[in-house]
Amino acid sequence: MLTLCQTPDMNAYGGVDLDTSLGYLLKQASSALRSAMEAALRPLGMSVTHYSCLELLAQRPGLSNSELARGAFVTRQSMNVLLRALEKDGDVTRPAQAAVGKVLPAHLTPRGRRRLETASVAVRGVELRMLRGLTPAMQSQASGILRTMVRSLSEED
Amino acid sequence: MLTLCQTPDMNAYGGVDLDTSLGYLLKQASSALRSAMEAALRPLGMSVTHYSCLELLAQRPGLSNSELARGAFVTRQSMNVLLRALEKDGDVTRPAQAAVGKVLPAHLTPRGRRRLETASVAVRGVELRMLRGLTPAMQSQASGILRTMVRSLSEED
DNA sequence: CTTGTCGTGTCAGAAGGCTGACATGCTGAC
DNA sequence: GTCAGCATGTCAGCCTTCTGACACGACAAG
Repeated sequence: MLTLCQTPDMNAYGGVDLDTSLGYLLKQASSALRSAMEAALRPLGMSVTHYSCLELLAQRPGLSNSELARGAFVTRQSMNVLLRALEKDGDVTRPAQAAVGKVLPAHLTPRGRRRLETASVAVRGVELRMLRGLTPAMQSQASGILRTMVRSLSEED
Repeated sequence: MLTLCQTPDMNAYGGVDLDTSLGYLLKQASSALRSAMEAALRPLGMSVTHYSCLELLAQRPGLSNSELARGAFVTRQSMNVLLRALEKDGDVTRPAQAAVGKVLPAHLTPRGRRRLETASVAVRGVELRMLRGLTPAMQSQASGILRTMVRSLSEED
């Protein structure tokens, strides 16, 4: 990896080795995936967070702003502006007032569902491309490993 | 995963399943790693991109702005403003004029090396925490799988 | 009942990254 | 030699996301 410079010229610095580091590799893979998704979604005038929000709402109707934010890995504030835009575009509906507490459950409109439909095939294409070259067994291993990493990182010690 | 809503309420939508999707899992792991690194680097007044740039320069002295950008997964423009700030802080040196072409090779100053040193132990701690629970064999598998994913995604077809 | 804590939605400001664009300097094809 | 293509550094503007802060409602402990 990192075929950037022809002269490794390793000095005595013993820091995190980028060529070996799983963290760096994870960042690289994530960056590649994000780029590919952005490229696939751009023709549809949709961003990745955009799509994530719609997909979340399709599978978990009635999610609140904060829940959507956690699911899309952004802050409540960011999701709030996105949700407002989606509402303005008519892809999402939220009650004007909370039935209970302050939570405003969001739902997809038929238009939002249609837009998600087209976006979903594009994203599925990217995911398929990412997974080709991986046997089902490898995919299963990757899933377990990533889950373990997430768990370890979210433990506070 | 995604313990956000107690009512799955699965409708007939057959899109990308977030609970199974390796892409979603990858994003989640990357997000967790980034958060942990930000938390570890914040006390040092350093951002992740900040640190990435320094680490890159320590292992590959003389990298140019564009090469650093590719290595840190940001655009040339973003790396340019960061590099300028690092130069102003005295962590990085760049020649005023290019020896050949327009490429300006960057180098760490002793001060930059010291700052990297402290940041590196913090980051190494995060990576160690991420990796605990993973056998060396699993780490090796993960490395191979992630590399395969990156390769598949960067192929244009 | 009161109080403290937590989660939520939202506003305002700031920081970081990105796209678009330009001039410059290599490199290879003709 | 010339010219097209490509990569680089840099400027300008925009957009997304983040941090900080506030008020409100739910909930449990006292």
